[in-house]
Amino acid sequence: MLQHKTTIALVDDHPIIMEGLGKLLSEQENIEIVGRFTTGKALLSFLEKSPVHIILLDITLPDISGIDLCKNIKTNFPKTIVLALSNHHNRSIIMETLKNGASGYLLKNASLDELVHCIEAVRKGEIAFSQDVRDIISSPQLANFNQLARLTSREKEVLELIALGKTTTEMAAQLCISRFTIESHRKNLLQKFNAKNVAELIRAATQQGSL
Amino acid sequence: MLQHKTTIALVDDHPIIMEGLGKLLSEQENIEIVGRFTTGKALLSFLEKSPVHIILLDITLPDISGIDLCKNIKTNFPKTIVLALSNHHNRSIIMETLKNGASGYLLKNASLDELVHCIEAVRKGEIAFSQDVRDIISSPQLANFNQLARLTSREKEVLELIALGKTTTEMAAQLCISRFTIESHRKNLLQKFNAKNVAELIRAATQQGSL
DNA sequence: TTTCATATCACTGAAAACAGTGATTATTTG
DNA sequence: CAAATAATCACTGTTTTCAGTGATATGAAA
Repeated sequence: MLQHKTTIALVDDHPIIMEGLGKLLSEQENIEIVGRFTTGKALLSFLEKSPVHIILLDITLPDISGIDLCKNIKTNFPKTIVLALSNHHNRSIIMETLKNGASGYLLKNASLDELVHCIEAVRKGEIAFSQDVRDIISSPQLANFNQLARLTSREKEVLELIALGKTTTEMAAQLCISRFTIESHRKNLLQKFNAKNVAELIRAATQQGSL
Repeated sequence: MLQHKTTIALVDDHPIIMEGLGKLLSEQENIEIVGRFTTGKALLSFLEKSPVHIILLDITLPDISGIDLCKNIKTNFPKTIVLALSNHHNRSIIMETLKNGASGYLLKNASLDELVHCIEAVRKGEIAFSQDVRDIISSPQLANFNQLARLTSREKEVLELIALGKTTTEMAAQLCISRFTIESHRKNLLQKFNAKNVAELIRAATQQGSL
């Protein structure tokens, strides 16, 4: 049976969680931790050489967004199973993660049992969630179809300046473009985040992790 | 030596972190985990009976704010050393925590070495921080004396409505008060958060945990 | 008891945001 | 190549915010 252990790679930038998780999972029979990475880059170059069964992936990483990383993994190593492990209890982020190929989503407040159970489930090809995540997904929740806003680089730039309290005129000066252009970006941002003023915008953006 | 082990209680609502942390620290000689709690309440009733040397305390808890809990611990069990362990890399929260009696502050992205080192340090009566926290504390950071804004209940109410995208007029209608009153609260909020418009306000409020 | 904090209300004028409409030019992608 | 996306610019008119400068009433704390 030893050669049939499930191999797992951990990706998280919190050493304590990583170590703790490693210790906990190592105690499980038929699980073997074969790699620990704090950046997406490091993981990808590892995967080139050594395939693994499951990747336990934190969504918040220093270099890449975990969501993008997930997509990347699934296009380059389609057989690899990605199980997201994150603090974001936001419906749209969960959905986006799944859309990009993750086989499951766990909140970091999941119990060890849930964790192990989910690992076993995804290993069998199932889709698995921790209880809290199931609740979020199945919540009637305003039936709002609220997708993750995908922003262009310019929009991100403007969004950040707005969050810093800059006015349209100030931004126009700083970016050396017309104030009308900034107004356009503003309008697009409001629309993408389905907000009717900056207050809602900033709130939505922070909640979705865009800020 | 066995009877001189440092006794530690863990308070965190993330089982994975808790378990992981427990495992990691148990491996250390002269450290003994004597309690694990997911709520402040549970910890306090435990302390009544069994004193511990050090409490590793998460600032974000389900029932009480870790900051308040810290204050509580220090008034009722002054000899107990509190070491904060949190995700908040916000200067004002760190300061507030220290002001309430914590002997140290660690970010959850601290390394195991840092963790152990800090535990040893606070055990000796020192004040200890992880590297990132030291950076934050000693950052010239605009020299802004940025304290945690203390809001009145009415201000909190207004702040939340602002965050929901309500306009001054809408809020006035909803709360059945004059729009001028709302404007007052608005002005006070901007001042307390040292913001010059709602964008900055919402951002500051979310960062400080007021939203 | 006298401050201090809170909550309330009032007005004005300037600045900023927002809605609505529309256009041009690259670049990317199916 | 055609279509979609991104980035740019332009104008108008309405609504909202914000700064500045007040006042009043109440209850709590020093």
